Amino acid sequence: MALRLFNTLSGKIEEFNPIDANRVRMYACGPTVYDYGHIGNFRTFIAVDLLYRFLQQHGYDVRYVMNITDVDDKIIRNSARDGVSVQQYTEKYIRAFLEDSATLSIEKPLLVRATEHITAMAEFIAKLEKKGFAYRTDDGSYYFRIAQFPAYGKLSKKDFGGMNDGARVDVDEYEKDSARDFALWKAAKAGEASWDTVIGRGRPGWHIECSVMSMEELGPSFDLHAGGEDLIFPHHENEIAQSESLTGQQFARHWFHARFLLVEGQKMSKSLGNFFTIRDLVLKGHRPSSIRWLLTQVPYRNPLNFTFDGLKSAASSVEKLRNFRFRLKSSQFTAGGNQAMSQLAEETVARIKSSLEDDLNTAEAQAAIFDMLRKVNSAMDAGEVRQDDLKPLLQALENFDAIFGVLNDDDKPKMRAILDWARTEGREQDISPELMEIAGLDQLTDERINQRVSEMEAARKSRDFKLSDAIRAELTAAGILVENTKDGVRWRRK
RNA sequence: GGCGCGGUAGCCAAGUGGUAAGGCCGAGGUCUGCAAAACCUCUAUUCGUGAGUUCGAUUCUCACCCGCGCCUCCA
Repeated sequence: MALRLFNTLSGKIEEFNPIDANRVRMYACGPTVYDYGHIGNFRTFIAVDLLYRFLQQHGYDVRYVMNITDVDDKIIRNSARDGVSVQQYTEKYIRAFLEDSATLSIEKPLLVRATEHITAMAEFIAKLEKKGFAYRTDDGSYYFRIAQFPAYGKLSKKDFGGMNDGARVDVDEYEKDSARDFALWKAAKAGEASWDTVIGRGRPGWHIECSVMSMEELGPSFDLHAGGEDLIFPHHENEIAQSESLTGQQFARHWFHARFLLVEGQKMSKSLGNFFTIRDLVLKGHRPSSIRWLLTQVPYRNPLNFTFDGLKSAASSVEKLRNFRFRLKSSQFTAGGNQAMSQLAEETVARIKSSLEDDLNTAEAQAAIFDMLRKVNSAMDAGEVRQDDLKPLLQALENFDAIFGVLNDDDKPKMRAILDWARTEGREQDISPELMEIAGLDQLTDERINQRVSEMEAARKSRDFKLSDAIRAELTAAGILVENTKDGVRWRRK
C-alpha cells in the first residue's frame, strides 16, 4: 500500500512507511475526562479511527494507543466543587467517553490512563533533570528548560531563536527561568490530588503524560502521533522536546492533525449556543450513524461545517446505502454472471483504496461507492445483475463499510440507551419528540411482522385494498416499511 | 502583529493547467391499485474580487476582500 499522509512535522504530504515493515505503532491524544465529549472531539477521534481501520484493512498489524487524561486542573477543580474524589469524578466521564465512542462505532484503541503512570512520569522527570533539561523550583514544581532544546518549535514552525541567549540555570530562583518554560510537574497544594514520588509530592503536567505513556506502550520512536490541530502547540511541541531530550532519538515520525470543525459556519462555543455533545444530538432525534457519516464526509484536514441540514442529509445518504444493500440481499437474480458488474465492483474497491491512500480523501471514496450504487441499481432495474455478481458487489460494499462503519443499523438500541441515560440524569426536558418516536419503534417482533405482511398480501391478492392499506398503515406507524417489488413483498424497519 | 488554512451550484462538498466528482434538497418523468424503493432528465458557461503568466486558469503568481485556526494545558 502506498498511503500518503500530510505530516505536520515536514509540512508536506509524505508516503507513510512504518519503522517495522508490517507493523504500525500509533498514538492519539484522547480526552480529558472532565465533561461529556463534544462533536469536535469526535471529529478527531473518528478521523483517527478511519486511519486505524484503513491500515488494518490493508494488512498492517496496528498497535493503536490512546490516553485518557484523568487528572488536570479542571478535573481537580470540578471534583472539589462536587465534593467527590478525582477518581469518582472522572469515572463517570470515562464511561461516557467509552459509550459515546461505541455509539459512533469507533473501534476501541488500547486505552491508557494518566493516573496509572504517575511513577513513570516522575522517573522521567528525574532523568530529565539529571540531564539538565529540567529544573526544580522552590515550591517543588519542575519545569522543562526550552533553551536547552534548540529544535523547539520544529513542529509548530515557531521561531524561538531569540530566547536561547539569556536563559540560565538558577535553581534557587522561585520563578521559571524563562516564560516559555513549561511545567512538567506541579507541586502538591493543600486540598488537591497529589502523589508521592521520587521527585516529591505533586501531580504531573499535561504534556509529560503523553510522552511517558506513548513511549511506554510504543517505544522511544514510533510511527504516528495524532490529535486535534490545537494540540500542535504547545502540547505536541512539548512532547517532542521532553521525549527527544531524554532519548536522543526521534519521537514520533509522523504527526497527524485533524482540523477543527465549525457549527453552522461558526466556531463552536458554549456562548454561541452551538456546542453539542453526541448525547445532545441524539436527544434531538439524530441517529448516531448520521453523526458518524457527517463527520467522515469532509477530509480530515479541511474545515467541516457541521449543520443540522447536513445531519439530515447524512441520514438520507446512509439510508440510501442501507437500502442498496438490502435490495442486493433481498432480490432474486437469475443464474450466471455479468462481467460488467464484477468489474465494477473491482474498480470501486480500487477507487476507494486509491482515494483513501491520497491523504484519506473520504469524500472521493464516498463518491466512488455512490457511483457504484447508481450503476448497480440501474442494472438491477434493467434485470442485468446475475447471481454470481452478488458476492463481489456485496464485498465492495463491506469493504467500504469496514472503513466508514454506517451500514449496520444499530441506531435504535444506541438511541434508547441515551434516552435511558437522559432520564436517570434528569434531562427529560431535553428529550425530543423525534427521539421518542424513533425509540418507540421496533416494538414488533419479526414473527409478528411476517404474519401481518402475509395477511396484507392475502388482502392484496383478493383485491381487498381497504384491508391491505389498513395493515400497511398500521405497520408504517410501527416503523415498518413494506415494499412490493417485482420479486415479491419485502419489509424493513425504518 | 507572527505562522498556517480556506472561500466551488439552494445546502454540504471533491477536484484538475485543457474546459466542473459525489451527497442532500427541489422540479419533471418512468415504474406503480396505494405506498415505498429505484432509475432518467433538469438545477454552477462557472469555481470570493481584480490583475498577471499561458495557446488555454477554478487549478500557477501578485494584490485585495471575507472567514477560520494556532501564537499560556480548547479536539
